[in-house]
Amino acid sequence: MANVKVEQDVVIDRLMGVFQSVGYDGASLSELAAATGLQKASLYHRFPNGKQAMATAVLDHVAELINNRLADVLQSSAPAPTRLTNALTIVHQIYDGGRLACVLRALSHGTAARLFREPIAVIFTTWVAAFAHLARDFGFEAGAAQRLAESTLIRVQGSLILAQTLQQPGVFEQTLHDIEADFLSRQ
Amino acid sequence: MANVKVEQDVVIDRLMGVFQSVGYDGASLSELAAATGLQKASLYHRFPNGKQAMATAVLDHVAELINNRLADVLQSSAPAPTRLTNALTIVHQIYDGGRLACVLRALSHGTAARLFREPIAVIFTTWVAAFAHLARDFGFEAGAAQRLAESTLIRVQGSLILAQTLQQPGVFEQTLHDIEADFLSRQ
DNA sequence: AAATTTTTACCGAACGTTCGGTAAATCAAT
DNA sequence: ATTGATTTACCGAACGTTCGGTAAAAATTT
Repeated sequence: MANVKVEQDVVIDRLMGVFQSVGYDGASLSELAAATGLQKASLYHRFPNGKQAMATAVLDHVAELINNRLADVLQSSAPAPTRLTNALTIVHQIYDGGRLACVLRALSHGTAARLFREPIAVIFTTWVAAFAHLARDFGFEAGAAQRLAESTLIRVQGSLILAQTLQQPGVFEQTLHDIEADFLSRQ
Repeated sequence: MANVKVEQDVVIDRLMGVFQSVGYDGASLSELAAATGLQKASLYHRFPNGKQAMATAVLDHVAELINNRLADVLQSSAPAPTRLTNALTIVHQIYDGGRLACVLRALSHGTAARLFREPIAVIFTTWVAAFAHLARDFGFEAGAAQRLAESTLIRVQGSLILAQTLQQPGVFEQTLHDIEADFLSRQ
């Protein structure tokens, strides 16, 4: 390969950062180029289908991240309460304690909503399934486990909105504690 | 006023619909003009500060709506459980049973995030205060009431995201029931 | 091992389109 | 005749995208 100026992993990470903070419609090619350190034309060399392909690459990266970090932790051999704590710690890290927006939500609006609804739905479903599995290990019956897992994702997403709009990261952290308590209520 | 082609209320309602479905960055003046039935220049006549003024007008409208519909119901003289049911019914109506996005969330991303964070924060705070007041009437102590009210808004926002991404409006409706149950748990 | 060809990665400059926004003319009502 | 709402026509700027071309690495041939 000829002189890779910026590693693909780094490029995708920078692209994610832009989409995360300004959304899909708000992300201009100029900004994406500046953030990656590549020219617009170079981005098109790596992503021949343009902005849409960049966002798709970001979503693939997120899906992998969910599988490798969250799902793995949730399905480890550790005791259920330990797995829960580890998973919520990862969630806390990912969103920088409520200060960072969720790139999935950022790609759920405007033009992006139609383009990426399905892959995002798959990621959400993976997320919920992983937490539902944990809930069952806590002793919840199948239906209740599914509902608690959905409620977990709902509250993470909702609390991120509130935390950022009110500029109170504590709202996010409080919600993570509430979620933990809900799981532990069956122990 | 001479020769008003479309009533201002109708214009604002149409503008809200566009922002709601495509977000702020995704809403072009062409689309806003088409939706209102006015030409771009006519919109600039009514909103000299352009798109930003249109979104501000929409937010003012939403703030009024929250105060007139939600807050009034929550502070009526009816028994607390009745007020809760009425309020949640209104929420259900506003979002068409989980099919409609929240315009406040749509205006919380991209360019809009910086422009409208504060007015949206005010609306959120009003929302939470109204439900916190109700929670106190249900017998919750001040701190718990505040947390339950925040959790209510968090879950409404979060469940709207899931319901629309998964195309399962039931997720939203289930969440409204969960919220109702949480209030009633103190009765 | 050296020379040649092919591929890869990148960039500057421009493409056509659409953006948000404006000035002047038209229309309708007082 | 004046006033205010609307429209037509238009603007510069920015948009996402494409193109022509350069330089270096990899593959192939000698």
